[in-house]
Amino acid sequence: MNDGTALLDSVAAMLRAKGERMTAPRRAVLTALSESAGHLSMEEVVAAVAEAAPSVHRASVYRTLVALSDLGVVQHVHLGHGATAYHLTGADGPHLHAQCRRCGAIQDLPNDLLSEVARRMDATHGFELDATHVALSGLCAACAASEDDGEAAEAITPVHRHGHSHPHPHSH
Amino acid sequence: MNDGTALLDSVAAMLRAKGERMTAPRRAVLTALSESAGHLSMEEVVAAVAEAAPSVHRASVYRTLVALSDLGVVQHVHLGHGATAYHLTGADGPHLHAQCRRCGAIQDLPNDLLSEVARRMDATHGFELDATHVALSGLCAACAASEDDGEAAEAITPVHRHGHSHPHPHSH
DNA sequence: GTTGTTGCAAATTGTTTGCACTGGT
DNA sequence: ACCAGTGCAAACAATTTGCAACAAC
Repeated sequence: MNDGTALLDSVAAMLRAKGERMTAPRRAVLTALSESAGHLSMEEVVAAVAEAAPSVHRASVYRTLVALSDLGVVQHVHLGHGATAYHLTGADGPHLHAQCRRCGAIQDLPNDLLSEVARRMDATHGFELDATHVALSGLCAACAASEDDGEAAEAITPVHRHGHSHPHPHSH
Repeated sequence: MNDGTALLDSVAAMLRAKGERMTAPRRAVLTALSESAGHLSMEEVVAAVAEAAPSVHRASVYRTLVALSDLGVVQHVHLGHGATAYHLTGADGPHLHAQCRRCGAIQDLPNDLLSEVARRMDATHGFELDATHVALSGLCAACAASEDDGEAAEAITPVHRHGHSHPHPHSH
């Protein structure tokens, strides 16, 4: 999306600083995340990498995501149903995520949305909330509307407002 | 915890009303959840059932949790890292959950904690928040304190304040 | 040249499913 | 007696790991 080369170069520098290396699989993963500009599931990263660099093995994508997470370049968000989404850290700064339980779309939210709640939880329970690593769950506007219309939207094609997919069979 | 017999009887009635049956595995799962009075992972339910009723097969626990979920008697909460916790529905009424990312303890929270946020999300984004199905993440009081003391708590033995365990190796 | 990383295949872990049989009603 | 539900084993899916070959530095 942005200049991908700058990203690759800066990450390469960070890697070298830790005695690690910039390799083809890592470039491919970074490029995939950068181009999507959104939140990708593991499977989606694997798919994107497979398309751009077929020789890169699945296992390398797993290992790369771990390595880049350790570096701090990549972060993950836990979605409902055990799914996890990955995205570049730098992108838009820290923000919250909300996922529609029906269509799976992920929506970004300002990260001060829960600051008042966080303050209250800290005050009353001593719990230090970190809301960015888990997506809030609910119904997006579109799905809420169609649900009001008498459940008729049961079989609509999922809308991937943020380039996301979660073909989970269960109904929660 | 409460009178387990009343629970079993009422669920038996609900099952029969749907043409389904009360069986030994279902009794075992209900009893396990009832006695723990907290949130159990799949593995913990399997373990508890295995202890009380060794003849009950693992697969039946899976199927039973699905059946009881369909009945509405059991609910699940999605925790970070893909884990899922199960609990009886009736217990304390709807409530939110917060999980400590370090020790894994789950804390119940009043379910109106996010009502103001939910109102705002609905107003500004049309998103209908349902906060009870996903646990908020953060640091509990104990772990937050030890982290302030210079990271020294890195290797403490996990405290299961709520009868919970999550032996995840990753550091997030 | 050294050694971090990869591709691959096998091992592991967690969950689901087909089927004959058991047990609740 | 009927048939929902079970135990079991095999299928399946997702992720991890051991290791020899490779390539970034």
